[in-house]
Amino acid sequence: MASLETTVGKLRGLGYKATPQRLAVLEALSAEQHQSMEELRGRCPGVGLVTMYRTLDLLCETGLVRRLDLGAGPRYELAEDHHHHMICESCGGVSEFEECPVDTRSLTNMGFEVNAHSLEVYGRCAGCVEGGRR
Amino acid sequence: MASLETTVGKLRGLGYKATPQRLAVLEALSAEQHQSMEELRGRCPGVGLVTMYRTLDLLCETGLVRRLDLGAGPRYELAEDHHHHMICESCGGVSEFEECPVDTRSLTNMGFEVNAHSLEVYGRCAGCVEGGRR
DNA sequence: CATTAGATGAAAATATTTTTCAATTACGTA
DNA sequence: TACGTAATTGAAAAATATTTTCATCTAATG
Repeated sequence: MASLETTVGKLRGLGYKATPQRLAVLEALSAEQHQSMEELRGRCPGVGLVTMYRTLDLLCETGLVRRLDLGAGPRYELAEDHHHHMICESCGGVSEFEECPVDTRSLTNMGFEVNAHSLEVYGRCAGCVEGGRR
Repeated sequence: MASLETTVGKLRGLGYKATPQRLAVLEALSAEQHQSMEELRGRCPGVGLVTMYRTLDLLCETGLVRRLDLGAGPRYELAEDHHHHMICESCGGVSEFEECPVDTRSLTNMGFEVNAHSLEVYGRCAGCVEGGRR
């Protein structure tokens, strides 16, 4: 996992200022995966709501953060470590997996320049399958 | 592409009524991929806003419809035909591709029961690459 | 350390989504 | 076909979520 300094460096490189608020948001993001605005706010007590929105927008636009739809409003996470999500439709649990089962070569062959991708898999987690939960 | 009757049949099978409003929403969904609430509303003049929300929620819960986050608020599309999205970060265009570059066997091996998945690829479309647009 | 473009925060304005509840309707059963 | 009933709908109101505005502040440069 790249350090936050690296991420901040990228921001600076793009001409944005490294304000305490932005650092706080990045810090908050690094605490846990796919957090909601509310959760992030809880970790950034000193940052105004408007700034939260603006900062997350900025981070998403610059590609440093991903905005996800896992079913209950937007969630955010650092883009730096590549992983995907398994969403259990029985218990609602979300877990990550590292191994990337996506091969984008066919898209590259079509002339599309691939920068990133986002994959969500829906189904039933091992626990729910074993427990027979529907 | 499966007919709407098939989709309606599934709804009925789950114990839900096939109301004119639900049919209208399904009809609207079948007109185009990844539409916003606003677009769908435009295609369902007779359906109340609340019913739109409720119907789309229901369709998503039952897996007949997918809710997507392509960057500017929720979008909806019929789940019946499997495809993925390429989002161009230069021109903002969204296009679909059919060929599925995802192999979920590794997840199955982990005990996860895979029902569906959603993949979005970000980058630059062929047009923007050729045109040198950033 | 002065300058200044960029960033922030509070309040207000909008937009979006959910709740409530009375009225209506799809559909199985008689 | 008519009936009964639980499911569904719509309108209004309430609750949430997001964006805009604008005066003030500050990070970064020289």
